[in-house]
Amino acid sequence: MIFFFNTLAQGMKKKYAIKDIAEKSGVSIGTVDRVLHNRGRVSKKTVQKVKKVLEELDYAPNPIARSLKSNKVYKICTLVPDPKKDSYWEPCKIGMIDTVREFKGFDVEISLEFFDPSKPRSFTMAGNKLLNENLDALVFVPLFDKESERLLKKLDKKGVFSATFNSPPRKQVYQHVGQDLFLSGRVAAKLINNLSPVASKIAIVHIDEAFNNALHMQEKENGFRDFFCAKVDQKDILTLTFKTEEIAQGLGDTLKTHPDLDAFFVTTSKTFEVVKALDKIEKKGKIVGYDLLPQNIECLKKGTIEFLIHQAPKLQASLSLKNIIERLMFGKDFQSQQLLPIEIVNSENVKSYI
Amino acid sequence: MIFFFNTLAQGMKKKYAIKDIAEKSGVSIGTVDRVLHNRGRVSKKTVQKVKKVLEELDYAPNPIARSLKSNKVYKICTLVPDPKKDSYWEPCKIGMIDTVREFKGFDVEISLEFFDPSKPRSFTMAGNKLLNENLDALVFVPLFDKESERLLKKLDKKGVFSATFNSPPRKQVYQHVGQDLFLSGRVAAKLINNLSPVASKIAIVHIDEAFNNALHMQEKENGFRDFFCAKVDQKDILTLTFKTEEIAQGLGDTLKTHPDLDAFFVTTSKTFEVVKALDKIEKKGKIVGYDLLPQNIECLKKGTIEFLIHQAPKLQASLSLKNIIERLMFGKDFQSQQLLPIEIVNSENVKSYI
DNA sequence: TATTTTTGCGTTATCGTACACATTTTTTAT
DNA sequence: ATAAAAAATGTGTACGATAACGCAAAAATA
Repeated sequence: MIFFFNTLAQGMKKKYAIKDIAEKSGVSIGTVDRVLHNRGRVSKKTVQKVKKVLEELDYAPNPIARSLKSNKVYKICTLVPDPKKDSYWEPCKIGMIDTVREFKGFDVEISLEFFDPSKPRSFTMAGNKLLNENLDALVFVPLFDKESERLLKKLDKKGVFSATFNSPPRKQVYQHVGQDLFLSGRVAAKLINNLSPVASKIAIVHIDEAFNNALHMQEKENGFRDFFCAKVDQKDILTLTFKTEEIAQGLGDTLKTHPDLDAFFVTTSKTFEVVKALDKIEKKGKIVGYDLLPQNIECLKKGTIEFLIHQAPKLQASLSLKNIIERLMFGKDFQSQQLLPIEIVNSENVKSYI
Repeated sequence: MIFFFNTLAQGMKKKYAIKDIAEKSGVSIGTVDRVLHNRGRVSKKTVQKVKKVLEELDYAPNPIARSLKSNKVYKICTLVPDPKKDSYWEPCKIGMIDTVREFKGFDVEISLEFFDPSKPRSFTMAGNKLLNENLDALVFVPLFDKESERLLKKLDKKGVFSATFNSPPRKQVYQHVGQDLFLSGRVAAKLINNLSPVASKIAIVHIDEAFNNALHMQEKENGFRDFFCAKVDQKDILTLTFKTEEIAQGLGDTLKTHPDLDAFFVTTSKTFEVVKALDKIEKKGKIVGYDLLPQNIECLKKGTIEFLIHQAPKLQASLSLKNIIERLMFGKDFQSQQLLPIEIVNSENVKSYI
């Protein structure tokens, strides 16, 4: 009942080094190296001979030795929204710092740069500055569409690796870590449907302060409506867009014309603001929202929010940084699109997240 | 608004090598190395001198160079239940294989060994065999209490690293990856409470074929009852224990005396068997269970299971193996107890898990 | 005092890769 | 045929940590 398996080719075969390849093909290690890296200066006949042996022995260069020799200190920067401006980004910063710590001792030098999530210009300016810093890689949140695309183009021209996460990028990057937002809308819909199967009226609430992120929220709405399309009259699903300070007023007005409104899907991490607003106008309703902000968690525990969907900003951040580091240092390969599971959080399992 | 941070001590300081330490303290690298490893043969005066410089420059050996020099091929084995006997363990095997692939090219040689989850003896025998294989580390599932503890003791004596996952170990090991089972019971309770707030009667269903795993399931039950302790008369929560082939019969009998039974918490991955049984005796009920087996997923999509709690066997497996490898190869440190979040899965977000 | 033992410390080879430089072989031009 | 140029290949060293080896000086023993 044993199943043998190892990192070498079949079974217990010796692990081959360049030296072995050289011996077996009757040339020097220098020649093998030139073949390996296509550095020319080798006759066609020899190239063939060496390549054949390479294949036969299933040679793979030792990433450890390579990284030691290169002795390059990789410069990586992360560009993410400032948690001071929007606390949603706090875990993201923590994820970055954790990863930096994890790679202490390795030849990477990582700096964290922040931009104001309400000011596209602050993103562009930071990005431009970083372009002149001879980075090997930049990991960033493509919060603003046009600006991000411009940055990506410039990075590409300079040969800087780029990785994005959280907001979906328009253009192909080396790697993107994120979530399926449409599906995440459907998940919210299913949860609300569970809570009150004979739904009266439901509101999708967008809280949009900076007029960015619009696509993000639209995708969620599409998913949400998609779930209900066969089950409920679409007219019974309202779409409301408020700025934070307008929520109470806006909800109050809406409830006057739709008194049977009793379920809310809030598409941003500001879910707790809707709780506050409802409380202010003394109404009740089932709420499903996003993200494990401290304020949201409190509402969850109190029972004023039923479910939160966890977008795992910390995991997304650390994963995208880690991938880039391992790619640079060890040549590890990753799929360019990595969709993380959509995690449902209630008052109980929230404890396992903190 | 820049926040600088790197892997070195404060700021941009040069990265020091053994050579630098030697120069700065006026001795040879050999001496420094002896100090570093307490290999003796250095005068007390010199030790002090070198240690001071070491501390001043915040020296940390380069893990890459170290691993290159040692050139040791680490032998690691995993000992997990055979997926052929219980398909719950299929993802666990996949997680192992994924991790092996990830470390192809590195100096680790990993073999996978399986035991029959219904036969403690098969676990013990496999364990004993592995003890004679000069392993550097063993990663295993401590399914059986006494047998696992015995194995742990022997491993410890031999100086073999051990890591466990999935089932909670009795004794301290180097590392354990798992879930909080008590909390996971509470999560299930909350979900059922959501589905039918005015609960009539609820059954906790244990499906226990091999008479192992008893603690596992008991913890879940405790958590479940704990959640309801203030809300519901404990007498309205039944505990039922069946073998697979008895489920239909047993449930039928129970429903005769408790016709108002309409919610079921199944504490194992065999949740779909309860669905089958209920179908057979033509009863309906809300079901919450465990694990993303193909059969369970199908029920989830059909709506015959409301929620599944995901124990992430694949992640647990790959994480524990990965941790051990990185510990052996790079000296990375990990917390000895790693509790993974308890993930709630419904018909929608299940798509993001597969 | 002579001899052995111990202690303290420096030198050097090694791991596998990469690349500059030296050397040999082949080709081309005279 | 011979010199020069070009192409092909070999050699040596560095990267950083480790540990065996060796040599001197100091300490212990005869």
